[in-house]
Amino acid sequence: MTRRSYGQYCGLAHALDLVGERWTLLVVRDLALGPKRFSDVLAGLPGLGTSLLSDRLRQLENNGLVERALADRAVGVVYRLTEDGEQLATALGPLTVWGAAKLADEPAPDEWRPEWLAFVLTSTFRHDQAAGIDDCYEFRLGDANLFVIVADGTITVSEDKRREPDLVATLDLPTLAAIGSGNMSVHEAINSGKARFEGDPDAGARAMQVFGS
Amino acid sequence: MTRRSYGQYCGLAHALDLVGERWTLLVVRDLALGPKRFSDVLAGLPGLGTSLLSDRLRQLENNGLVERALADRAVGVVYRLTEDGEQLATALGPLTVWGAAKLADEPAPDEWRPEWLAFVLTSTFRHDQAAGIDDCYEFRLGDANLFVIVADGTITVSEDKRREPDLVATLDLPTLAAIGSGNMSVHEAINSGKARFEGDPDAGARAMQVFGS
DNA sequence: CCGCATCCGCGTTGATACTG
DNA sequence: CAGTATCAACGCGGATGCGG
Repeated sequence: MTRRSYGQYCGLAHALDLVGERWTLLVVRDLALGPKRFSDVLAGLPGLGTSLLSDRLRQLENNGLVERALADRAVGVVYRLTEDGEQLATALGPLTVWGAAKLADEPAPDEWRPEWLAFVLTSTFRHDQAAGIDDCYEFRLGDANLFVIVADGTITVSEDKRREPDLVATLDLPTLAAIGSGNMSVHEAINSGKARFEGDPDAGARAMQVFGS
Repeated sequence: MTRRSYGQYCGLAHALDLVGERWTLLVVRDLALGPKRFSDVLAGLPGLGTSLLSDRLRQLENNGLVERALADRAVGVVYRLTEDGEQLATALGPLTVWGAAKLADEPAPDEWRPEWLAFVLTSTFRHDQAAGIDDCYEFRLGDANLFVIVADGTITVSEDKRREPDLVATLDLPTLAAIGSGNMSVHEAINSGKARFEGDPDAGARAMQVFGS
């Protein structure tokens, strides 16, 4: 009887039985942005050891949330979410947005990575508002950049400039967290000087549409 | 530097820093159904010790998610969610529904409590569809009953019969989990004999409206 | 170097006993 | 009823080692 379970016939308790252990949901979050190899997941989660990541990935695999796949361009395997895993990632959206709202009260930390903010962008993304939109938005956060590509009703977030952006937003971390969580509107951010938007004004309107501000 | 933190500037990581420890989210779930005293929360969470519950409640209080209040009818205090705590509980809805969908694959356990299913009902409840509806639905699950009262766009779940039900549904746990998670439609459940609905047909239609099947 | 297992020290948790 | 105190057992983080 190792592997503790709450043993309650409840949706939340069962979800936590499956993915409630330390690091597990952050692994899901990272894989939600795209398939990754073992060492890339590890690098994105400071403090997590190789043994534990190995355990977590196996649990996720056994529960049908993650699968191994052959890497595209190189040897080795990558881990990627299954359909069930994608649904889990989607279900984490509101919790992520809630956390981002609390986060916005706090100052930016010493160390951070742009990918950590990518997930909240996908969480506030409204699939139903994105039909027919085909844009690229660049977010400039200090010396790091995030490129958000909206196409075919889907969102992709990347640190690489795969496409010329239609809109460039310059802001700091707490402001992005506040906007992403709905705590602050884009208008407020611009008027208070906390954010600057440049580029196609129509693209700006479309961005506000799909991100629901 | 006790009290482990992920230390990532990410909505999900921050949410888990605040409420990601063992038992914490289940305490929030239980309080989401209404204010409770220490011993009632404890009784609803087998396996949780008094020390840990004490710790968790203090953490939730320090984070502004729970507050102590004077009990209505008796001496002593009750714990109840703050506005922030309510928002957290709402944000747990999709995760709860996801877990309920996975739960529906499994057989009903030996021991269970009706309140454990109450939360998934509130999670699938659509506030925006409930305007003008004033109903009571009874769910019969073996020898336990759940009474759902929909009024003024809000939902209340209770084990006590506070009101004459307009609709009585008889089904088993996995079926309720499957319906609650959207895995099974009410029509399917009825046609396959897994659920039986009796009472006002109009109330049945309204129930399906607010629970989104 | 990548993926993973094994071992160890320590913080967290679970269970019981005890107190206001 | 509402906790605190105590302690054993477990989970986690870090380091090391081993086979591709």
